Amino acid sequence: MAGKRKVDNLLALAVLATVQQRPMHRYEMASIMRARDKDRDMNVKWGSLYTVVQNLEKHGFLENIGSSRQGARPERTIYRITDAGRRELVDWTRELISTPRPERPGFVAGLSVLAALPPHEATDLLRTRLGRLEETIGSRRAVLAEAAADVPRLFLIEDEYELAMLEAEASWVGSMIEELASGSHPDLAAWRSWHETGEMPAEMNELSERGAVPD
Amino acid sequence: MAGKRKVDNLLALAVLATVQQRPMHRYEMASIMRARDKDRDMNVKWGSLYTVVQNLEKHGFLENIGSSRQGARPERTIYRITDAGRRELVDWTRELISTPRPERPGFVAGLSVLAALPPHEATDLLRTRLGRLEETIGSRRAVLAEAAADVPRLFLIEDEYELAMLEAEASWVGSMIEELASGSHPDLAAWRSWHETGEMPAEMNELSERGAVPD
DNA sequence: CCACGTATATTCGTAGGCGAGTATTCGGGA
DNA sequence: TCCCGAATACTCGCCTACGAATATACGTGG
Repeated sequence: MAGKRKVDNLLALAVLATVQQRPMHRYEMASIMRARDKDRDMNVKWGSLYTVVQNLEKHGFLENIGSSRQGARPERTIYRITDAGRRELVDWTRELISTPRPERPGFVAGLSVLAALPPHEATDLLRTRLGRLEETIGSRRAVLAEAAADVPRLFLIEDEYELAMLEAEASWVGSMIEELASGSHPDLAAWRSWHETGEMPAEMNELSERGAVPD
Repeated sequence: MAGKRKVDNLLALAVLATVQQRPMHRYEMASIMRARDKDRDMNVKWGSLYTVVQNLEKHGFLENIGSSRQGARPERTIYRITDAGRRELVDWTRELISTPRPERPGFVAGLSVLAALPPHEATDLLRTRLGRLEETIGSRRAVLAEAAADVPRLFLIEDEYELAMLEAEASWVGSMIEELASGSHPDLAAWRSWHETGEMPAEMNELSERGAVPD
């Protein structure tokens, strides 16, 4: 599951960072995170938020400091961060920043089985991806520029990073399309004939036996 | 959760791709995936593999075609991919390739709370990260070069992509370190004084109230 | 002034992920 | 020859994630 943290869910990191400012109740944490779109598209997962806060409390990173009631609304339980919680926040952040963890995005998984599709279709799909990436890059750039007007760059650093990565991906996808479209990719012929004839060419075939368990 | 696929776990994609070659039992799937390190460092998650195969069967993507016994070893249940399974494989691959899904790696989460650390420490941690990235890039490049000797590039495409992304990240991290070390980052002063005095500077403070729930 | 959509706040059930345990066989060194 | 550790093959069960349901209050257009 990526790690051995007592509460291992990045939502917990966001919660710690949020509640660090001042004690608050769970619904408010969610609103604040939403306002800063710490959640981005991911509409806050209510179930997870409540479980995560509960676990943070169980492990002593948050403490319940009573509850208040607003009219006849449901009671609001107020949580405060503890010293242990502050330490966890800092320590976790240190780890995330200092240590690249190999994460395998869906695209990598897709690429690893790309040969399941015929080459012309693969090329088309990559073109579609490129289009979408460019669209995203455009709108993210616009949002970032707008935010930069009243938010210090320090708080937009994740967006700068994500934008840089999107651009790098677009560039890689672009060059891959180019290789496939121009025919300069070395395995194109074998790949195409495999899909046309249904026969796995010899040079690819031997590979498919790797790791097989002897009978 | 990323999606509404019946079996939503990328391990299932790897399983489909593997068992597509020929019917096999679960342990063999694992060995093959390991040999191709579809799993990379992540030592195959046994629990998940068995659950995933079970779910694939439940949804008709795999079918049990009996079992064989080897000596007195536990019985091996053999699975075969179905037509629906083949369709799922292709369809899923199409989606993964054509549609960028916003995934938020741990590093992004870390960056989003970077201000929790004092600037000099942040800089140090980024340097550590850069060192590790470079190390990884070196060894990945070596592994890739070696593999290229007997594996067609088509089957190394995910590695090429990952390498490109690692390089892009290293480059971004490098330039961020440069901004922080040279003092050219605009928020450095406010950031530093905040950590030294414990006082949130005015220009940052107002932001911390965004999304607050009125009392 | 009433009806209805939206905001406030939280609980609960369930499916899935995965670590850890189990049982057997085989190879090889002392 | 005998023991030990690695490989083979799988099961079990806890814990987590999160969708969906619940219940009340508020604001506003008709």
